[in-house]
Amino acid sequence: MNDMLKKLGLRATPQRLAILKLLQGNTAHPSAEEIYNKLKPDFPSLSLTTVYNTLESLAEGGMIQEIRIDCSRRRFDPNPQPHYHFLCNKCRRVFDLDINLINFDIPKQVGDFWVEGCFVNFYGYCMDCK
Amino acid sequence: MNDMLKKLGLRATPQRLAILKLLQGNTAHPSAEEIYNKLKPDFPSLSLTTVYNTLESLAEGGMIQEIRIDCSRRRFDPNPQPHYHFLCNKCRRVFDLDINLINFDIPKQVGDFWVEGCFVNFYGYCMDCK
DNA sequence: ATTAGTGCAAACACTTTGCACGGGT
DNA sequence: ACCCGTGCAAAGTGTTTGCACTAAT
Repeated sequence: MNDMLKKLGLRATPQRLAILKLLQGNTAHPSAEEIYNKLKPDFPSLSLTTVYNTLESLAEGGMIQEIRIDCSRRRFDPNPQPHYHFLCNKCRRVFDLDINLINFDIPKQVGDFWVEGCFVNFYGYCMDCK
Repeated sequence: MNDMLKKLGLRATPQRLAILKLLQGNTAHPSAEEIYNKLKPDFPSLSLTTVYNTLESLAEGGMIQEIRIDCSRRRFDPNPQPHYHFLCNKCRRVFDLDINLINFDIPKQVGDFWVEGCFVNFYGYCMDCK
């Protein structure tokens, strides 16, 4: 993890390492505040600002991705690969979806628009809420 | 428009009619605040609360749809049909996309999840910003 | 020594809530 | 007379900013 940060030109501070460690393999797509609350007990000096800064830097460096599925909060995913997400209408949790949408080619240009990418977000009810 | 409101069990107030009229054929996907600002000069007593209430009711009744593409603000579209949207990374405007994604079937169930629907949102740069 | 990074408090933008008043039905 | 709808002010939520201090290189 130390090397990852170095690669992005970021200093390896304890805060960043803690955030990275918590994110590692995490499939809960936590928000900044959730990360902060999880880390705060063991890291009393941590500030929300730092969590935001770190997530911003990591996302910018492509090490994590920001999920734009639940508009009420920014969510982050340690898996930088493009994949699909599912938002539960009831409990508001976000899950990874293990599907392939065949024949779904993203056009590079549509009319006058220069397309950089797209989000495909599913919603409904999760196993616990349906 | 009077009838539309009646059909939803909503009283035809001047505020609602003004909002409906402004929305009519509008492809700018305005936010509540944008609608409020447009209407305020000709309708000084209008309140933001009423704009929110009205948009909420109309969306609930299926007369308009809420667009979840720009997480920094709620946006509304008078076209209740499902269609694709494009968000410009620079000017933050939202456009309708006139494309059909063939062979894109939404699965009703994925793993343990009960899928109600999905959003497909494109982003990039618009004609003015690219 | 330099400068990136941190943490606090305050500011922010958008949205929601509580509530008294007013106007259709 | 009822009660839906309005508009104000205040509260709420998640995020961002300014800035002095701290610590990594």
